[in-house]
Amino acid sequence: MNQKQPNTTELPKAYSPAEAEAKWYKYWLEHKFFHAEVNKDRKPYTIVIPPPNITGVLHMGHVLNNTIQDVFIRWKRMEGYEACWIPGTDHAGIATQHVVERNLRTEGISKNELGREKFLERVWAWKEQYGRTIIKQLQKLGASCDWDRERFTMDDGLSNAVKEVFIRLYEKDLIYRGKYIVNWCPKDHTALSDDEVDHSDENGHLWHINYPIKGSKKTITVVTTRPETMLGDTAVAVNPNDKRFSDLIGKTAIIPIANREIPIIADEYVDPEFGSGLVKVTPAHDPNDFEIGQRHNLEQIIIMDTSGKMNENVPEQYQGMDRYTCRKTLVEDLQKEGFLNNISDHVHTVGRCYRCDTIIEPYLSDQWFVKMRPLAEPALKAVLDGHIKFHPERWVKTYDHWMTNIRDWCISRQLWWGHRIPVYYCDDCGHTMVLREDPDKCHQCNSTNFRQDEDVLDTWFSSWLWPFSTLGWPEENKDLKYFYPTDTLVTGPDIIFFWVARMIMAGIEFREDVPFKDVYYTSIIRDIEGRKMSKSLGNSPDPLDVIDEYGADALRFTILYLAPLGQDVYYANEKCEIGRNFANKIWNAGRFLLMNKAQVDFTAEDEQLFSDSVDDWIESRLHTTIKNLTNALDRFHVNEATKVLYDFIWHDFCDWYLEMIKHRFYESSQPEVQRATIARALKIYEAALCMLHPFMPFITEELWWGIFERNEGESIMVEPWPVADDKKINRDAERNVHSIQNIISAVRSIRGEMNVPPGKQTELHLKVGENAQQNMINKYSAYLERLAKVSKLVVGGSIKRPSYSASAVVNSTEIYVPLKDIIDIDIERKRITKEIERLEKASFSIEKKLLNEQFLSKAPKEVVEKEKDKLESFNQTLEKHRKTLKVLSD
RNA sequence: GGGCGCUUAGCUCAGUUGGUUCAGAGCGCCUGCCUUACAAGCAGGAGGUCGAUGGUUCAAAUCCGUCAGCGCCCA
Repeated sequence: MNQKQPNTTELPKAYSPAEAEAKWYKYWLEHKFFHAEVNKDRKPYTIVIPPPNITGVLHMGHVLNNTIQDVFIRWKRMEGYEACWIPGTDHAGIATQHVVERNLRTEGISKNELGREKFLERVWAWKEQYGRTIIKQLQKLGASCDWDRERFTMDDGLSNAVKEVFIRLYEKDLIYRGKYIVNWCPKDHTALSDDEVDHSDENGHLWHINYPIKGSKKTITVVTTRPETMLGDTAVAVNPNDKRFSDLIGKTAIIPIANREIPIIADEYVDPEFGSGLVKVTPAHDPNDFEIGQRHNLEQIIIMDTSGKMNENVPEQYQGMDRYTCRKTLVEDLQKEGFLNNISDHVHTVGRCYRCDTIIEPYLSDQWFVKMRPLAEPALKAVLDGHIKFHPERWVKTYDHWMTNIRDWCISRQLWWGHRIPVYYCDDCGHTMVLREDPDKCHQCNSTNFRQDEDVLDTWFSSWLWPFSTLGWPEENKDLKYFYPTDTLVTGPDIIFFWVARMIMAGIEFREDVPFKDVYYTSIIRDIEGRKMSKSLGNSPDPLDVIDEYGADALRFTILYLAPLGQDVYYANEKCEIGRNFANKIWNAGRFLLMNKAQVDFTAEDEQLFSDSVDDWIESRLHTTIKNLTNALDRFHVNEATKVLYDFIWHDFCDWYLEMIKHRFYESSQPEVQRATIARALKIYEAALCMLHPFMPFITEELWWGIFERNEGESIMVEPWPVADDKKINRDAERNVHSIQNIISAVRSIRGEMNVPPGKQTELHLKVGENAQQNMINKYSAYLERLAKVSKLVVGGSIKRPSYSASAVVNSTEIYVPLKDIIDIDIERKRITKEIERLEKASFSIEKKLLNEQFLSKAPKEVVEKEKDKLESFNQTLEKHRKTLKVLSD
């Protein structure tokens, strides 16, 4: 017995989301509707999720991003594709290590006390316990991911892929180790890639410091934003073209306090306009100075340890000081000794760690790098040639710019949590081995005295393989062959370099094919004041609270409705009323149909028994909607798609169609009309539910079962996607119904402005211009009578304006509503005058056009004809209004 | 400094290739309604020189130049 079939004639008055959401998600899982398998009879459609961090909790950005993916997946699934949405999580090196370290600290343990191995056990334990929080939250949202395929970047398979890629690139000479200035986070004790540093302008100072010249009484003044680095200076530089200082080149300067001698050199890099035109050069602590140092073979003196504390290379009194304490003390000392010339305010760019906000220290250290240029070239070409399309397209420019100026990628991180670099060093002979398996002895000297590189790889070094590592690569299996390349990637433009660009490179390098065909860049969600949502501002709503309050469907629909392609979204929870109200509307339309359905005995075929223009019109609107909706989705205009659906369901279907067919139920005594009407209305409603399903999966499933007879194992989510039929698009019906609608609106407007009591019916006299119009109106008089509250309808070609009537003109039809005792002649006169003024303005501008020789000779014939027709129509209408106004004024 | 984007009703935004009674929607506001699906609703109404300026064109919210304001990215 199938208990899910509707056994009542009524739905509850309001939809209760929580209950339906839990019920249907469970049902979908039980029936494996989300699961995809290699299926030769279907085309695959694949999306890989941007793997959220295991430390992550769902925020509004995820909601938007994943709802869009779910819309695409559910839509394609209904279109008959083997739709596969691969979910998973990212191990998030720094973030995860942070969290676990913090937990340890509350127990009074440091990670070093614990040791690497034990520490990693703790991280894994933490991951097991909390790592799927966000996955469970995504399920609340309704995400139809293939959970059987869930992956984690540290899974064996994916780790294997990482190792394989490292080795292949190393063997191709695309990975190298080198001393380099990296962005060093003294708090996290790791190097960061360029993209992991957030730059911003901050208020600081310029310190003007006097350096004595050796063998001279003279001093020179150098200008710096970071005085403490002078302890690591190995030169002073001037621009070779700067005549002021040409006599200094080749001389020797002495660093104050440290009393170390350094050469004065000439380098093009120096900007003579900046400061004094003399700069100190600290190759080990500044990227530009590093390059100068390379050019002039300068010594590189590292003056800090990995925590940003001054080391043994600085004078004793500063050793062990934090870099900023040292700055303060050093400046005081300079002042005391008379070396400080001046301090001025200065705004300069400061780089901060994107994880912990600590100011980055440029730091010379041994790191591993990937040579990017050979990888970037084909990846750029793939996008420029259109093998991968960006939506919106403008991001191509950003991508192009970055790829053209790409720099090598620093991939080593001084962390414990992550993929260990598969490199081994022999302590006896110094041999370096890059291996898939742990060695048992040195391959050169057979020593067993070797150690693995301490560092791990950047988390993105596993993420960039995600589109194929999740499918089992490097193993060539059937899943990989079938589902790769994936189809659509949905992600934020903020990680276009971190992730998108690198995935494209990896796909082409290791799979010889792009990883996806389309990239959809989502909006950034801001709060109602336009600020980015952030934890520290506390302006980031918890999506789960929103789901509790409004329902998952309401949240999904609202966020899509608010998010135009490529624009930021200003979000506030109250906006979810859009989605909630819409859900309520759909729900109640369903209630209405169900109530009437129970009164009528019918079959689906009964639709054939009766139809008129109103039915043809709604069919026409339906098929236009299917067309526009599918087209919007094809073009990745998800936001437009929601509007198309909203307008059709709310306005066409509920406001007009359901209102128009009510009289057939309430006033018609013809059973076949009722049977045809309910059959057709249900059919259209069902199509609307199907179209809406990818956007609002829960309520559509609930109604699909609540209103129609269904069997266990069925689901709206595997129903066929509606197909537009051009033959159903009916211009005549649309014209007729628009005509009727316009008349109804005109009468309602009169009633509103004249304050006709809502219950009161009025007569309606229509003077028509042509017979066809008269026949049409007569045929549809019942709609007019009901929706315009007409007690008596008089239609004819020679109708006279009844006295005490308000009037309007719709197309060529004159509308008179007799309102004896109600009409306010003043108001009526104002109404008509206003209308005349509007028409005169429009008419005047067309006349001007038509008097313009240029327009007549250069504009296309149709446009000119159209303008002439418009003018004709305006003038006729004007004439009618003027006549009326004259009568009113008499 | 280089690049990108935005500016349309009180607010948030649509407006596809220039021409449809092109100036629209939702929210908010005003008026009237608990009309047998829905007050989370229905009907009606007010409200904008489409940021400024110059140009292209028979015709510009729409295409181009300049400027202003706001925002983002890169250096």
